[in-house]
Amino acid sequence: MTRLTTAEKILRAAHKLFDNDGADAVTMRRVADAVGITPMAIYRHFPTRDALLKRLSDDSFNAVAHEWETRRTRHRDVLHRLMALAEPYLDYALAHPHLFDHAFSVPRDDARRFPEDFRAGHSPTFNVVVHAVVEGMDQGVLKQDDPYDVAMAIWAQQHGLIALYRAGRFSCDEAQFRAFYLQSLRRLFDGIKA
Amino acid sequence: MTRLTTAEKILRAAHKLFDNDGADAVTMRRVADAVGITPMAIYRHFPTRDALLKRLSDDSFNAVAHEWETRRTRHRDVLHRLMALAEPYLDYALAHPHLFDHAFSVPRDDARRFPEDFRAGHSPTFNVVVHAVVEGMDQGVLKQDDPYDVAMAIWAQQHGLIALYRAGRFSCDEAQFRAFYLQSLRRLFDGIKA
DNA sequence: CCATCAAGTATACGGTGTATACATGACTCG
DNA sequence: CGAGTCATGTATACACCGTATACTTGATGG
Repeated sequence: MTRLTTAEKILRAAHKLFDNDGADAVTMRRVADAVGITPMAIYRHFPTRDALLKRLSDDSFNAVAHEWETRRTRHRDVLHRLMALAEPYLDYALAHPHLFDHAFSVPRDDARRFPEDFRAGHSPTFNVVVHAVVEGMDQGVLKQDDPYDVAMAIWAQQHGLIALYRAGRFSCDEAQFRAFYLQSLRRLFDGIKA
Repeated sequence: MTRLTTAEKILRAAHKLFDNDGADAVTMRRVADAVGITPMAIYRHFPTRDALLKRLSDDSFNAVAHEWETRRTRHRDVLHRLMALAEPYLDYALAHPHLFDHAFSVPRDDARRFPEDFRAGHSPTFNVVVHAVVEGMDQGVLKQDDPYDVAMAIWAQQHGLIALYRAGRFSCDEAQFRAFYLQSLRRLFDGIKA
């Protein structure tokens, strides 16, 4: 049982509330109660509630990014690798839906923006996908095209399905949704035209 | 200048606040001020604030659905028709981003859910896309596949791009985003594999 | 004429984020 | 040792929120 600083206790308590019941459940008073301090004490460690939430969603973002990086080199076959890269995103969305929403479905001032930030290589996570796409084009497995545009289309397919799932537009369970998610990605690969 | 009932005045004032500054800006006190009544008077016409917001988002949903229906029969060519069907969704998202968010990116108890509600034909809007897809498959323009799954993949591609745009992940202007949106849809049609 | 009832008002309660002022205890330095 | 400094916490208060409750008012119809 390592000693925790107050800031860490605040983060853990807030994370738990956020993960269980979403951003609205993260009130200064509830977090303070969970830590055992008064609400105003939180302000010694975080300037505003938004800053606290932002820190939580940064941590979430980094957790996905880290998992993404670890899958960077697996699967020499490009198509398999792209499919494998699609999984951590879904995994995180299913495991931590509220945190996912805040990390990827809400405007954040420091978010990389398409196209220039991505083309400039500022997004470590996007780079991984782009690299796989470029390699696929070089190998002749993928059509010649703008790799950044293609990577964005892949991301959009993933994000769209998850966003609709999060918005309650799917009735099926997680396993069935996962299958549909991967199948839809394959449709993007293969096209739907005859 | 037609006479408006109080309920209509409330809806218009709330709509304006929602459209301009999002759901959070729609407070009972602000709406009441705009109408010229006290906050509690709103409760004579809407049981709760959520019911008022739901009504606004229902109206938004119906506006999109109506526009969607009008494009049902245009473009005998199936691929052109599917592209045309993609536009009202984007049009509404760009014209009324906050209302779009509430109508399509938030859980609603009466939302049709994939797959059974859509397969049962309960969604007039989704039906239009499915019909085009079925026709495309019959004509041999589209691959033989499950038309509902394919329609869902199309919707996800559209929704994903718009959700990422709404989340501030694009730096380009509306015209450029529109071009990218349509181009990405074409990638789904054609596939990205060589 | 008076009862009824829809529509609106006034007030209050518990919730929120947070500004402001104060307390306390540890640490440093003369 | 004693005094000042500073990080860390508390206590109180304010403006805002949704809305429960009780009251007022004006029109309508028997």
